[in-house]
Amino acid sequence: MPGFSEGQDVFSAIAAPARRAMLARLAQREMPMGELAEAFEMSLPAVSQHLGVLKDAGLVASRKAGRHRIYRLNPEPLKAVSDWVNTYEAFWTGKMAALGEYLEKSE
Amino acid sequence: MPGFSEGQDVFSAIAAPARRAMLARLAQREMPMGELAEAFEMSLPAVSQHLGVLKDAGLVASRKAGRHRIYRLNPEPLKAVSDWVNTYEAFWTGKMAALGEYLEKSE
DNA sequence: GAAACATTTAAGCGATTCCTTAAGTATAGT
DNA sequence: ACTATACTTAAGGAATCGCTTAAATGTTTC
Repeated sequence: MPGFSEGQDVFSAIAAPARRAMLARLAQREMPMGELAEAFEMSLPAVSQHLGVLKDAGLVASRKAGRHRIYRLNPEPLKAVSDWVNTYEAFWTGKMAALGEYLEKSE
Repeated sequence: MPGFSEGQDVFSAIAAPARRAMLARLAQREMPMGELAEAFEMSLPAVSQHLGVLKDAGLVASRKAGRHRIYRLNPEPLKAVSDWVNTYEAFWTGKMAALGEYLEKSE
């Protein structure tokens, strides 16, 4: 598969509030790094570095457009988070039996 | 206080693989810290400190039983993670309308 | 080519993280 | 009381994190 080498951990990538905010902004529309940075009170290199982390986790992709680099959301790795958290969903929906079985097998 | 106290952020709390593993183990059944620690190749204080982070995030609760302290999962804070990740679910289920159709144009 | 623009890389700094060993607190059993 | 057990807190160190400013890279326009 021509592909996605998700080098870093998606759970760590989404741990930082600033990075979640960046994902939220990119979820609305793709945009160049400079425009994305306007929403944040930090330097441009800081934003670039956060985007590097998100890219390593596979959560954003980018393409070059002139002298801009346009970033867009790539939500696929979030599936792993969704799957993980959904194994615990049974606890707050009251179906605990299924969860116990699932975790028992996957140990 | 030393060691690590994470400041109650559930996203940071679940970022560490060791802590996710501890949650998985506590999802099967409650158990004292010492028994929980058997599954991990780290010192008892390290496990205790991880549990402290999970407790600060509200993900585990404990009760005293003799000289043991029995920990149990408290999954409620994971709702926040579930809610957050579900806002992105539309992207990978192909229903992009709600969050923007800009992605269709990209690449 | 030179200058302006958009972004990345480098270097560094203080704070935090994750672990360690040592010491402290608390409970139980003899 | 003494000892063993269960766990926590303290103290500290190596590695990483999140930011900064400065320098470098690449691109468009003049």
